[in-house]
Formats: sequence, C-alpha cells, structure tokens
Amino acid sequence: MPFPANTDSGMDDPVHGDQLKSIVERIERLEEEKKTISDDIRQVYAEAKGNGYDVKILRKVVAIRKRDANERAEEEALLDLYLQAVGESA
Amino acid sequence: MPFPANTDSGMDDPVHGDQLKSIVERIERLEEEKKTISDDIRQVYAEAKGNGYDVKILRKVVAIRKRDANERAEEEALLDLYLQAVGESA
Amino acid sequence: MPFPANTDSGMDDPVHGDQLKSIVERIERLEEEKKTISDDIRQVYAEAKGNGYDVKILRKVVAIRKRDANERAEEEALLDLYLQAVGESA
Amino acid sequence: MPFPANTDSGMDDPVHGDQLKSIVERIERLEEEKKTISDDIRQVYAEAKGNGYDVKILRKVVAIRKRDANERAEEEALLDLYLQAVGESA
DNA sequence: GCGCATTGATGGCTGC
DNA sequence: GCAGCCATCAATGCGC
Repeated sequence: MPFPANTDSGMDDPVHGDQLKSIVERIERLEEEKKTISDDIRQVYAEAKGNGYDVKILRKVVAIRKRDANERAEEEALLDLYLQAVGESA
Repeated sequence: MPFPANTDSGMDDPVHGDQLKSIVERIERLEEEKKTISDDIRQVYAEAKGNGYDVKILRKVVAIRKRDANERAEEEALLDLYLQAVGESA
Repeated sequence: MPFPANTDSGMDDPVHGDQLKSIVERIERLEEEKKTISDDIRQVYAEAKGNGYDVKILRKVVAIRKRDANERAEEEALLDLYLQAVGESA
Repeated sequence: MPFPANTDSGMDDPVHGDQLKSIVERIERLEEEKKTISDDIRQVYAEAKGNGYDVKILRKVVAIRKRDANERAEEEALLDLYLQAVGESA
C-alpha cells in the first residue's frame, strides 16, 4: 500500500515503491504532449492571423460550433433515453 | 484574400474560399486531441486514487515540480537580462 | 428575496428593493480604489525608470520574489497535507 | 546612479545603494493593498450570490456601467476640445 | 450544488 | 504610432 494509503487494495504490495514515481512521470509526459497540442493550436491561430483573419472572431466561431455540437449530443442522448424508456434498445 | 481581409496579400486569390473551413477544422481536430490527453491525465489521477494515493497531494507534487522547472528557466532569463543590462550581448 | 432569486432566505423581505443598487455601488467604489492603487504602482515604476532603473528587470525581480513567497507557502501547504495524510490534525 | 543606469540624474549619488530595496518594497506594499481590495470585491460578489443574485449578470451590469461612464467621459472630453477650438476656455 | 483548477479574453507595456 | 507580448481577470468545466 502506498504511503498516503487509505484502503488496502488486497495485494501484498512487494516492490511498488516507485509506483508513485511512475505515476508522476506518466502525468508529466501527458502534460507535455498536451502543451505541444496547445502550442500547435496557437500556431494555427497565428497563421490564420497572418492570412488576414480576425483571431477573436475565429475563436468565437470555434466556440459556437463546439457548443452546438454539445447541444446536438445532449439532444441525441435525451432521445436515446426516451427510446429506452419506451422499450426501444436505441 | 479571405473575406475578413485587411491588407491584400498580393495574390489574386482564386479558390481559397474554404481556407477558413480548413483552418477551423484543423483547430477542431487539435482540440479533440487535446481533450483526449486531458482525459488520459484525469484517468491517471483516478487510477492513482484507486491505488490509495491522495489526488490532491499528487497534484501539488506535480505542480511544484513544474514550478521548479519554470523557476530555473526564469532565473536563466533574468541572468540574460542582467547581462544585457550591463552591455553584454547575452 | 431579490428578483433573480433562487432559494428564499426565510425573511419576508420588506425594503431590500435597492439592495442591488447598494451592491453595485460597493463594487464600483472598491474598483475605483483598486484602480488608484494600480496607478500608484505604475507611477512607482515610472519614477524608478526616471532614476535609471530598468523597469523590465524590476518587474522580474518583483515577480520572482512573489513566486518565491508563493513557493514557500505552497511547500508549507504540502507539508500540512502530508501531515493530514498520515493522520495528524496538522 | 543605480547600476542598470542610463542617464545620470545630475546628483553625485552617495548612499542610494538601497534605493532599489525601497522601490521594490513600495511596490510590494502596494500590491498587497491591491490584493486586499480584490479580495473584498470577490467577497461582495459572494455575499450577493448568497442573497440570490446571479454573479455573472452582476458582473455584466458593472461592466456596462463602467463602459457607459467611459463613453460619457470621452464625450465630455470631446466637447471640451470643441469648446477650446472655438475659443472657449472650457 | 459549490468551490477549485484550468483555459481563454482583455487590456497595458515594450519595442520597432 | 502601431503590433506583439505579457500579465491580469473572468468564464467554463471537473471533482467532491
């Protein structure tokens, strides 16, 4: 059981001493990847700006499309719910 | 020139009508990837929690390590500034 | 209960009609004070510049000192977390 | 002259060795005050929320009033300009 | 449902 | 004088 431990996971925990290290490193690796993507996005906006587009508007467009997509998804989910409620498997 | 245009790029702009579409889609693709990574990170924390780790502490550890790295970088930047301030080219 | 109301506070709410006005004015008053302080800060930097200091460096110095303070605070918080994690009341 | 020096202020600069310290401390003191005000503002919003107000809307109200005030100020400034232009002392 | 943490938007400052 | 950069502040989304 790791030191901050609460409930024992059942296994007798032999080596997992550097399990913590592993966890932290996985997270750090992922955050690095995430940062890379973020930088790419910023770069695309920068390019667009260089081509005469208004970045602020562009961001709004993306946000709106995202919101619409979410709404569509919600509606669909709701529809599925209804279908299940009336006995359809969806 | 794209419609929001400010300064003409010089070319007579034949097709680039869906250049905007291309831009938006590139961004959306990247944001999707980013979301995937974020989900992965959350999942790692969730797993860790399942193994008895205190997520709040884990996050602090990660944050502190990150900040230390930033600090190192910033000190270096400060040093460069000092060097410039005293007339060194850096 | 004020008009945007959600949960009733229990009292029968006689006058509070201009409670909103009061709130907005308190905020505006505070923001004015805040702006004054910000102006003072800018002025100090300007003076310093007039005395031959490099403002950019000054800002970095201030930022680093602040970050160091934050770091200290955060490490202390982490320590408290550890103590709690091992069952100490902190 | 302080070390990052550019133009000499004319005085022979005896002690001002800790002038820098003074500057930094003045700034830090002011930033602390500023933070206090910011906290107060947040607290007012929190109170308002507790009284059933919608914080997001409140913020919009404050922002709009601020903008209106700015516009009023601009118009007044413009008016002054006109008055001066036609020979009035304002 | 609330508070927190992250992310995005805005405004000020610096350099060209 | 304007554009780019950075720092601050608000808004959204997530977890408890």
